[in-house]
Amino acid sequence: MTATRTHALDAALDILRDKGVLAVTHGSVGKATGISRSTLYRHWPEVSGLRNDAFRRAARSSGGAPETNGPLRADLTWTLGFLLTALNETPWGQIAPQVIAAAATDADAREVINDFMSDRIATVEAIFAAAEARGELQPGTPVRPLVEMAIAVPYFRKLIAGLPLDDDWLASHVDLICRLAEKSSQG
Amino acid sequence: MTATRTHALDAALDILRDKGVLAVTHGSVGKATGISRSTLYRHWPEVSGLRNDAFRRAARSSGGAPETNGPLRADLTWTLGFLLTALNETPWGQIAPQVIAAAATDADAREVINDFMSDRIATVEAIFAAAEARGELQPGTPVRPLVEMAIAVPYFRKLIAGLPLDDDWLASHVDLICRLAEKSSQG
DNA sequence: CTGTTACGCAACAATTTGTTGCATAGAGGC
DNA sequence: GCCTCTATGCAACAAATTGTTGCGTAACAG
Repeated sequence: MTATRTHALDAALDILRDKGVLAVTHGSVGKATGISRSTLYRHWPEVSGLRNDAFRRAARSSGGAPETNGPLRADLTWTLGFLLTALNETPWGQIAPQVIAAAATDADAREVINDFMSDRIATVEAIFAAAEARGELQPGTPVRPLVEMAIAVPYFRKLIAGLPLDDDWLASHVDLICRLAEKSSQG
Repeated sequence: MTATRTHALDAALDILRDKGVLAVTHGSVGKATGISRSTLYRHWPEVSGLRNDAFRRAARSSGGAPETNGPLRADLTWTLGFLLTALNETPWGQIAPQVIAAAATDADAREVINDFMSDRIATVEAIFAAAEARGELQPGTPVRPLVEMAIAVPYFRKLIAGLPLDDDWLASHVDLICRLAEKSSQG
């Protein structure tokens, strides 16, 4: 990744956040960075490539997987806290809606978000699997629905409903998920 | 609402679905409908107005509130089934991501989605309140988190994760929500 | 019949988009 | 030092798009 490319993509992310996908063009990025349009066209012949590279850059900005060593409640609090931070404080949280919208008409954008969500789902799924291995859950408990609930609600609140995500909310959310996990185990 | 306006907005919705917000302009709508650009500019001096009116039209397309008379499981199945249909088969499901993305930079779009989600949340909240009034839930059960879970997961699956929503999935989802409601009541 | 309203058409300037040819600066090999 | 290759900037250009305006006309209500 050359300096020119990173410079361009950083600017693209700023534009994406402030004005939307709509505003990310060779022209606007050139104006913001001082890079000439011809250079930008050489790097990204199509504007969708430029946008999608910016998407990928933002997706990477939201960080990696935390350590998991139990108990379930602690692991969930840590991972979902991580998700909250990503949504609240990294570029990803601010441009995710744009990626989602682009995914409706652009296969590359769809791939970006699919890769990203697969990672997140796998991370949380591993946490439940570890809890089951430790005997915190009944063997055979279907964890996939629990995983989706754990992740879906913060995304829904932040991106769709426009509701805040804070630590108090996180605590009660984790509480609910844990109770549901126990219930699923017992029922 | 004149014939010209509805005609224009219908075309705008088609373009929105097929090509994204990006593609909805006075020019593209004019080409699609045969309506002259000057007329479209008279109706919507700014392109955001045109887009937002299309958003509102789609939001209305997803229909109204169902009857609720218990038991909780039946009401949830009915309402969430309604939501599934809306997401799978009406314009709303197809353009909601675009509205969400637009909401990040456009106050009008934010209002459209806020109004829409408030309605949906209130509908499901009323179902839980009725269940509580019938004695199906412990008095004082905090229903808001349950409501958000009930709605968030289908939205997450459809819009964000790109996963399917079918009747089998709905049944297990309702099942989980109901068990959680009981658990919340008891615990 | 007359005034009003909504619409289409044509023309226009300004901007944006995509492309190209040419010049230059820097890195690395000989 | 000299050469070559690559990345970049600059300027110019055609084409398409955007936003605006003036004019003519058809429909409709009074």
